[in-house]
Amino acid sequence: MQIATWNINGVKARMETLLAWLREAAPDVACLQEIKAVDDQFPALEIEAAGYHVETHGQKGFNGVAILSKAKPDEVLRGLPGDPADEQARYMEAVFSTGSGVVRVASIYLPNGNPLGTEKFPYKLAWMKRLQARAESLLALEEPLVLAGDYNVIPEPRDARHPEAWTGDALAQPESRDAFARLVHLGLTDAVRAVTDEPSFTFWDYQAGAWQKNNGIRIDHLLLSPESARRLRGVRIDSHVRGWEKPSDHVPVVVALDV
DNA sequence: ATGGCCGGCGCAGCCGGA
Repeated sequence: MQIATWNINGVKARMETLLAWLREAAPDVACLQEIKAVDDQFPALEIEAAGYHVETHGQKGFNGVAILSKAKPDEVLRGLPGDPADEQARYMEAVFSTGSGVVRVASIYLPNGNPLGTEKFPYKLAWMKRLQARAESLLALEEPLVLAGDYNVIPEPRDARHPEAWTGDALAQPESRDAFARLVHLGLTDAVRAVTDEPSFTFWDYQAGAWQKNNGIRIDHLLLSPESARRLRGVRIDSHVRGWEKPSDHVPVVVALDV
């Protein structure tokens, strides 16, 4: 079973790229972030014609997440629990039945947190605290679980081509890194780091020729519960998609699980 | 050497992103 995460930076502007990648990669589940559309605007018919079931949690203009899947999920949850006043669409879960039991998948669009010194950074940290609580609850279920998404955290200096350029950025603050580390230390496995120690980037800015210079960062992560880490077959970053026409600034990251 | 973008909204630039 292939499970992918991809911040597509606007689903309406990215349909050709999205359909081409779905045809090429044929993931079983694709978690999307930054769909930048309300549910009614999501081009569901075209995705369904490509063989995918569509579940969305959208919002006008920005944010928004979706989960596309070959099989219809048994259950869907929209919104990160823990703050009823939070109206930003950044989190959803879907539960799938497989031959060997259920697999739970979350599509996460963690707040960016920039600029520092504004209310955005505390919002990021508070959101991470809520994610921590959700992860604790889900780990207690002892199910195969994949927390997939754009975490907007550069976990370590080696996850940036130019780490010194990010020292004043919310993505690399000690508080952001500590919160990410606390999440992992609950017993989750960072899938990419489970298979390689090499620099592995998932985002290249549109500006300043970042892609051409490989000036990238690793901020899109798939965190696996022990039950899914045990079934990990492989991990892949589809970096070539960054070189396509009309690319997102992020690329898909894919895990293969033995289920 | 420096600086370089993009999508949404809505029809001009501004907001938000990372």
